[in-house]
Amino acid sequence: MPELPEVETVRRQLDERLRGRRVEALRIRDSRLRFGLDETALSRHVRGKTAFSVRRRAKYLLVEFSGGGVLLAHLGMTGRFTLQRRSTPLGKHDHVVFELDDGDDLRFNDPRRFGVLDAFPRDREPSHKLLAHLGVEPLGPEFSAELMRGMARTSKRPIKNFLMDATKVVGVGNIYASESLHLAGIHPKRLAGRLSGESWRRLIDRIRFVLEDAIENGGTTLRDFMSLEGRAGDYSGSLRVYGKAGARCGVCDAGTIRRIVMTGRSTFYCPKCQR
DNA sequence: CGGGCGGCCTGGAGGC
DNA sequence: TGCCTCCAGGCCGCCC
Repeated sequence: MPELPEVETVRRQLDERLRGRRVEALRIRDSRLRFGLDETALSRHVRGKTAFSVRRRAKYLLVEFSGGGVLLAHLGMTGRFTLQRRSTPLGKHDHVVFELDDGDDLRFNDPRRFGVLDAFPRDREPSHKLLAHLGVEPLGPEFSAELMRGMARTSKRPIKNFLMDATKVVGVGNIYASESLHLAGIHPKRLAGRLSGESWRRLIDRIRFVLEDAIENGGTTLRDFMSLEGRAGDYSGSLRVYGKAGARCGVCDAGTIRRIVMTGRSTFYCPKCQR
């Protein structure tokens, strides 16, 4: 379940490995991804082109190619990129294969096909359907207590739902929402519109801390996430509340972590120190 | 129009 | 061991 740290982990590896690599051939074995797959666009913007950088926006990876094209990729729930020798047998869920000029394959593998691949000219990026509505980057300079408090002012939603709304702030998914609220001492059901400036400052600080800490540790693997080299993320062992129902709270050392369901998502918090 | 939620998917886990 | 059900959750799109 890739959130921002997992996607950023993959971005860094892809950027290093793809820079200067030409895609000699493109093999689309299954185009039934979340929104289908525009084979024409992929061929036009990727095949025969050389990658020169990999960026990230929210949980989207954006590979820039010579010729002005951009490849957009979203890992969905179970998507992963792998790099292997061309002779390695294709896996059941290796849906798209990018044959690189160094003899390796970059493969997009996604058992559940919640992932997305698309390609378009760079000048269309700002208006792309999946990118246009996105909110601020949590690790960027615009992510401030003033901005968030302003956006939340009229909201009657619980803070956890607000945090997971990508039109407000991107990249914070189910795991890191619970983790950052826990460190900030804020109950997930507190109404977003009721948070003080001080609470927002604290929460924003904890969100940044948790995301950066997770990136440094290669992300979190609960089940599916794998880096480019097929390594699981090390941050799983650092989770403080997610999946820890019944455990002693590591912050107050008094409460017992509780699991509740909010809008269909498992939510973990300490009833003692999160108010 | 903000926001809740259905649906897309498959594999793994747990129950019997 | 085998089948059946449930659950995981990002996020668009529908609908209230």
